[in-house]
Amino acid sequence: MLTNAKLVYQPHNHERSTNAALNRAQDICTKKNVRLTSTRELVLKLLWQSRKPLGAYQLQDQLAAHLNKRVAPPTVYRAIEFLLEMGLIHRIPSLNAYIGCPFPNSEHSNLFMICNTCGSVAEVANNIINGLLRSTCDKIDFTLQNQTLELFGLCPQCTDVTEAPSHD
Amino acid sequence: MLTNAKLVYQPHNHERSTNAALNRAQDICTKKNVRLTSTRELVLKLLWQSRKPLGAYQLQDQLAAHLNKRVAPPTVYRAIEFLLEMGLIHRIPSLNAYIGCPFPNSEHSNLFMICNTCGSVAEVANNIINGLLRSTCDKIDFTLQNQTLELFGLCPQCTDVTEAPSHD
DNA sequence: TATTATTATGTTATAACGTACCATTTGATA
DNA sequence: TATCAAATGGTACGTTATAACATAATAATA
Repeated sequence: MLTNAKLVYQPHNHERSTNAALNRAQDICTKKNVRLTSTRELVLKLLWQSRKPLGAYQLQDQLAAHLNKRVAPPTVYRAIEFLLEMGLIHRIPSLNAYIGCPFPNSEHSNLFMICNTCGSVAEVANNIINGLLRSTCDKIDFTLQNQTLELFGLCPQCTDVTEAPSHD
Repeated sequence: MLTNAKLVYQPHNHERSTNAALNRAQDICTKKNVRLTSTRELVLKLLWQSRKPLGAYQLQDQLAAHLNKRVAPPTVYRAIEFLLEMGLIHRIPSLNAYIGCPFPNSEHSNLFMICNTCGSVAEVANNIINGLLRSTCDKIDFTLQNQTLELFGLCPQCTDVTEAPSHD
């Protein structure tokens, strides 16, 4: 099972993991012979720096702030489209928001665990679940092409808070 | 495994299954001591009559046509909200659209199979998958509350068309 | 059955998300 | 360095969803 749960839920060197992600992204783009232009890279960076998924208009604001100039929606959406195609980010439909993909090199299941309290999102790739989904589709002759699995609930930290409320 | 795949993919008496759904809905509302008002019931009926999920503004148009008067978005969204709360319909986030729930009395998994070609949506409730999802969440201490699983691909009919294209 | 509280609806305006279209610039290649 | 494809800039608009406030219908109770 592939997951970034630890990175999401536990303290870690965030800048370092962001840089690693940007390097991976550059490699992937070089291999695919496409350009990770400055706007595209900045959008990816902003998504990685954020601990939560960002909406397109949040990205617009942050982008404008970084570039010190007005940025129109299509600029953002074009970068998003590119990064989605390259498998470097995901869209989370129920949030209308985007998030960096922690394992862009692997085939994976797009299984997200979304905290209803703090908004954090962890991603999991589980081959057993994927196999089961595929066989379920086979049973009814549905040809599976891709998927988005969104699980809502409480992350470890918010679960603890709920179970043992502090009374300060 | 609970599924409405046959109803979705095969010819059947659509009016009859719609009426059955409306009766079930009435029962559920009576039991819960809430009101299935005419607007709410009409929205539910429209969703059942449609073979595909409908967006809020499609519902608005159809509602206006049926009632012969202007209908504003909040009217539609309020009916949708009510029906969602009662478990009578689902929202499919990636489509921004709504669909009648075929088994509103059961706990179920909100697993949708969405055809990329014809737009049909079948729903499946599979306890094995649900169990596996739950245990996956347990592993990383994520408290699962609810879920939306969207599988995209080709329904049986559209798969056949693709595999054996007709050349008329 | 009149009063009151609750629930539901009507209406306007606006927020949030996303795209079509056309003009311009940049980068790679011949 | 001319050419073509890829990328960007920018305006306008389409689509989805909600906030806020007024009114009406229903239910509960005196």
